[in-house]
Amino acid sequence: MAPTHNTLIRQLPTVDRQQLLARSEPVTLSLSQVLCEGHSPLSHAYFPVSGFVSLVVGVDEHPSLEVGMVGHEGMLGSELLLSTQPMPWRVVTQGAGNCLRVEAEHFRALVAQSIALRSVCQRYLMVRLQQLSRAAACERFHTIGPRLARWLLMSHDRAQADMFPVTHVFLALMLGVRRVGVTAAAGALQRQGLIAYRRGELTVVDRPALERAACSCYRADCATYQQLMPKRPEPSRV
Amino acid sequence: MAPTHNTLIRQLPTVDRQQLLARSEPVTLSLSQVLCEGHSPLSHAYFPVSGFVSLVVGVDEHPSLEVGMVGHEGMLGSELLLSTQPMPWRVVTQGAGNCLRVEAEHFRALVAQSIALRSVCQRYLMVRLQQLSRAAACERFHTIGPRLARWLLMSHDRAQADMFPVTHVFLALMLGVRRVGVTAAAGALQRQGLIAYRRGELTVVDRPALERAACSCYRADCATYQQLMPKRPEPSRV
DNA sequence: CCATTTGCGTGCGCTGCCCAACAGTCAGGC
DNA sequence: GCCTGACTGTTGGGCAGCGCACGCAAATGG
Repeated sequence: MAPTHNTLIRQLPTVDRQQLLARSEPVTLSLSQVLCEGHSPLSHAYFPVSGFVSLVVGVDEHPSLEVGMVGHEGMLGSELLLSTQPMPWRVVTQGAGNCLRVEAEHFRALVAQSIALRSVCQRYLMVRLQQLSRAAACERFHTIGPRLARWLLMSHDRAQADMFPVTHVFLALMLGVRRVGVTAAAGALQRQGLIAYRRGELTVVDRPALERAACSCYRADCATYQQLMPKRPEPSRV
Repeated sequence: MAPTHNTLIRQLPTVDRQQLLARSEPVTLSLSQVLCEGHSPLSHAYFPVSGFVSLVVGVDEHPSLEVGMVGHEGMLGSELLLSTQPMPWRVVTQGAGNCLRVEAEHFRALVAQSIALRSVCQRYLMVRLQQLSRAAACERFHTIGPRLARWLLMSHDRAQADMFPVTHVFLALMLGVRRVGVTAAAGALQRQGLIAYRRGELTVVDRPALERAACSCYRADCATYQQLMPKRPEPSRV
């Protein structure tokens, strides 16, 4: 998988891209690896290529709720532009694969040099703001079924495969609901023939129908991304 | 009310502050005035002095849900650093009062010149990211009562008065719940003697108890702000 | 091969909130 | 004084999701 398979890196002019690549190292993301504990600083900027990660927050006794996802369409660490302070999220790899990473201080230096890199990071931060805002409303108003469908679509986009490993318990953690709630919602999706699963291996069967089953937030997030990252408009795999 | 009553402006070195003030104009915020429609660009950066505003998102048929609040402790428009694109929120003034504003392009120019201003805006953006992330979890896990208490505390901090105008309908819109739910929760707070209200005029009676009644998100947001904006540590009025 | 672990399915009672409708109360205008 | 509009309070039915607990089936590993 070429390093330039990351959409943001591909957007850079050749010179800027090569400067970034010169400072970067390839890393393998293994499942459930923690890239950043919540409320601790981020050591590197990450540009996923084939792997992808979840941004997770916890409050009180509730350990986790996903508020964002980063795959080859994005990056982790655009926040390094803003502050040296801790990140708002725990970052967990949710799909194993490869990525590039750049040490935080090197990354800040690169951003200071490259207008293009800075612009990409800034626009991507705006995407993050938009998606976080929408996530809050989604948590408030949407029910498990549509949210589950949305989550599956987001993973499907980033996993670059129709089948990916995921358990009901894990889904429950991401969506901030009980496992039984996931069992019920996933069962419904399976009965309708949109997905299939088998002991931790989930397969997307009918993606268009899944898009219809998802809450509006999926489409809205895609639209936001396209608007702000016009050079490579498609986070969807369609 | 002196313009430097805004915490962020006060953090600036004298020279940078004066350059900012030279480009700024005083504006009066009247109740329910809309500073920015959702999904449209922001024309100015705003630094509230005595007024304060709410950041509101809507999805589908649900018209509004508050995901942030800005008063004299913050600013609206740090997002102008990131992109010329539309804002994620509708911005509505929630407390009448004064503020300073700077035309968006002037503001970008000032940010390009002043390291201090840039740093303040960047750190404040990080606060925004933190608070948005927490808001998502709060929507998911916390019930009306604690969320209402939290909202009242946030308004209390920014209104700089124990009494401020607010109706149950308005609270319902901000919290994304029905008015009936607000009536029940507010009634409980009143019976316990934490607040009093009378036809659209709400009074905070026992602030310490209100802090105990609020969900953990209030304290957490304050802590985040203090950590990232250390020069003026206190968004709380205590 | 059997025991253990891991993942999936089900049932039951409860609560927080939703939807809809209606009744009471205060303020200001004519 | 009376009417109207804005605000607050109440009631009743319904549902999504929660907590808890149990049962089963597939994989794993001596």
